[in-house]
Amino acid sequence: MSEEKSLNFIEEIISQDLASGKYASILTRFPPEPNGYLHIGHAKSICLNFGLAKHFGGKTNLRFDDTNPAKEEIEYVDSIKEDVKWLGFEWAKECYASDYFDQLYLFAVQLIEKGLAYVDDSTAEEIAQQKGTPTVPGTGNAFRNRSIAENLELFAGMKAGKFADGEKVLRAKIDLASPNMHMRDPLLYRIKRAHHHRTGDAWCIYPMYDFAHGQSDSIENITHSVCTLEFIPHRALYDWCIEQLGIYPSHQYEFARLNMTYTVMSKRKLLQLVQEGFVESWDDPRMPTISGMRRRGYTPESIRDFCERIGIAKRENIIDFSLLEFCVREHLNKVAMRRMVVTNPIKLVITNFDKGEEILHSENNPEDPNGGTREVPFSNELWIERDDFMEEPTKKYFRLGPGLSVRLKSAYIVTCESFEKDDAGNITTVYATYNPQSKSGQDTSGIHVKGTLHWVSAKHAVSVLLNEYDRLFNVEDLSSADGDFKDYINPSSLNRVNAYAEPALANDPLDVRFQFLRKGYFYQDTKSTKDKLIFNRTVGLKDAWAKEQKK
RNA sequence: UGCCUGAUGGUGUAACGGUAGCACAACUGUUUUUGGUGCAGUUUGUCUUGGUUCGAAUCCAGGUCAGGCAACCA
Repeated sequence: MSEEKSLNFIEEIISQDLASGKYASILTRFPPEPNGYLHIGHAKSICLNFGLAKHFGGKTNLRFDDTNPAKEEIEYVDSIKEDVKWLGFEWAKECYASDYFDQLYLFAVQLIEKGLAYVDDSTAEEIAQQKGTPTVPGTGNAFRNRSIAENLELFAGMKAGKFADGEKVLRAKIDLASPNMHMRDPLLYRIKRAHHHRTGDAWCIYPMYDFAHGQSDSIENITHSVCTLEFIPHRALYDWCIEQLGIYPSHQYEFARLNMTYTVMSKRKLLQLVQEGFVESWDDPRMPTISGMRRRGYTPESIRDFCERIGIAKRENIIDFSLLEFCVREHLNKVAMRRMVVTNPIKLVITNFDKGEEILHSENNPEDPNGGTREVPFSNELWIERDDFMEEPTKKYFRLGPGLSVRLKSAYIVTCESFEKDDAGNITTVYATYNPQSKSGQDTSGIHVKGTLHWVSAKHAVSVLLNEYDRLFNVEDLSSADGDFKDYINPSSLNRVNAYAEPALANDPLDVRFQFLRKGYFYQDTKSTKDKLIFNRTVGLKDAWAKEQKK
């Protein structure tokens, strides 16, 4: 086990920090704001933060960045915890920025006492205007020169609820001419009368991200605070706060967020998809949310494998959706139970089979020698796929056609004798004879056929509903597509089809992963019941024949 | 027209001055009671111009392109 896997740039930094003795052990954190559901982009961050700790023998905190009560809800807190656990990670401590509100308030007072923060009565518009632009320095205002005593009194007044929402803010006094806009006297506290999901109505002032995040890291003694690229300009302020307060020096490092082809990754856009009814819910199996992917049948293993394979770097990226599909196929191929399901049926009558019915056995998983077998009833009337019969077969067609023979999976070799059509010219029934010497596992017929078909005995068939999903959008790169992203929604991202399934399926436990032979991987939907079985297609099988036909 | 990031096959990601490798995708062939899986193989790449060096994807300088930064959001 000495695979020399190269380290990503963050692992590189950590291993140097550990080697130099800068830290004895590391502590990371995953810090979501509980204002929505987690998606595959968060999974990248989760796997990174928890993975870093695991790799270097450290720990990871789960911290909710709950400093904006207007957007946050307990429902999201619960879903985030569920998703992180489902992905297979355990956090050392469950923390909340709101747990530090008292401490953060004291930090702000300290800054005021050092003459490094002031209360500003300006409106949001005035402040924005006074900040200047990236190329024009900002200008100060009279409030910037308030005395320490006055600032102390006013800030206490803000906390005590003496002022209306938006009437005053606390600002850091740094540099209005800084080339970094975030250093132009950033806001530290705002007055906002909103009910907080944890602190209730105890506070009417709340710290801004920049005054909460770094200090929360510091309070928890986070060694490596990893976030995405857009926070790079915030780092100067992150460091400034820690330095002025003289507290534990956590450090921030940034990596590029995940983008994927054929989907969107922003909470805002995902929320729109839900609210405007393009999908059913946050856990709609078409959504790139963790809950949606779970419902669709993705496994935690496959998602972790995906996050491992995409790597960590600082350049913008867009990952092929096919990599995710590869990861889930690779895992499911090893663990999925094989079953036979027919979606677009035509009848296959075995004219010389007069035993009524016969119980056959079929392996649950050819990849797993210990996977066992299941019973599959065979009879003289079967359902097979319409696509598996061709009236006038082409040269490379290995399936059924007049005079052609195929193997019925785990059963017999049959030869097509004739067929029937309805008035519209559609094939309705195919007649065939079977070779009794060709029984699966004890074949003495000496016949060799190229094709093997899946099938379901008609009188034993169980009705099921299949949700066949396709990509949510029909352009690869949504970020470079003109106009509204909703214009590119794939109108046929969901195809519901009724199907006939072999009877074993009705008795399988709820959380079993399936491969419906020659169709794809399926997982029972959360809305599935004993009376109405519903399966979601996680991903299709690779289909060399479909490719061949396109040529 | 300021500051900050970044630029390696179609897509990702390595190579830390010394053979541009790996994965996905694509394409061949082979095996197969899933046109699945497995196995073998093929194709495709260092943004640009100079410089340093025996030697540059890597170091230096200029340019080009892409992304980010001016919410009482995180």
